[in-house]
Amino acid sequence: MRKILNITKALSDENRIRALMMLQGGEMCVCNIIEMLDLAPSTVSKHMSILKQADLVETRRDGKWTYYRLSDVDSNPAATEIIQWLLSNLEKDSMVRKDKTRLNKYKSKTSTASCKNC
Amino acid sequence: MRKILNITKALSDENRIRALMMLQGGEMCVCNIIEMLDLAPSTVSKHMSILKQADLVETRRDGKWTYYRLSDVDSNPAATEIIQWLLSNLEKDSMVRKDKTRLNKYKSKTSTASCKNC
DNA sequence: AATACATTTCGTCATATGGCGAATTGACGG
DNA sequence: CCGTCAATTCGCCATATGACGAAATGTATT
Repeated sequence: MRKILNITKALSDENRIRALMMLQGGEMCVCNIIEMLDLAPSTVSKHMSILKQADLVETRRDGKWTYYRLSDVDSNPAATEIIQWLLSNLEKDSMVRKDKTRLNKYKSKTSTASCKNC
Repeated sequence: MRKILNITKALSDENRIRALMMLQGGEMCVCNIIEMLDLAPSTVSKHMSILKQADLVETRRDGKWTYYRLSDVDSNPAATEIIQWLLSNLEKDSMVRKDKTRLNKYKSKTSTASCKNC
């Protein structure tokens, strides 16, 4: 029950859902998530730690930067299922679509090797 | 997004999840849910109204009694999907199992025609 | 080792949420 | 038209949550 509540509580905030939907396009550096959500770094860090606590995302460190990505299917089936549910029910959502467009523009301006935006 | 957030927020409380899982066994009178959750009537009423707001449950009035049931598949596919997800991930949960056992004992003591427990 | 930068942790504040009891509403049955 | 009972709404309180800035941490780079 605790595990499920961790997931549903993690999903009960709009900014965290937006972050998850953006991660559909691949891993992101924290600084990019901060810019996309337009929130204070400390706030975004907290959000991401809640998503991580719920096993919805995983992290990778590269030098000064931390990258977040959606959790592996194998590592957490329940998480993958519910993210799929979110995706199918939010693909037409205006905010999610705007985020996606904005994110693509953002990505095209930068190399993918490491975070050049920070 | 609002619709999805209504659902995830509704599911971010243990007692509401317990109520939903109990409704898997069929509709229930509010007074039975109150007894099962062991909370004040006003509290349970609030919980059920949140689940209803999220379109996760529907109501039926019969005289003085109000019965709650899981929403129809057709009326709300998203709700049905997520309830299915909950069910498959909580079927082994100790609290949910205890509730189910207790609920069955409860039901066997009473007629199903109308609420005889109140 | 000292500085610079990305991220996290901590402390604080305003608001949201979950709980209860009291008061209200709605539906019988006298 | 009352009294009764189920359920809901309302008002209140304690705790949880989301936001921020300041301070701490970790990782290059000089």
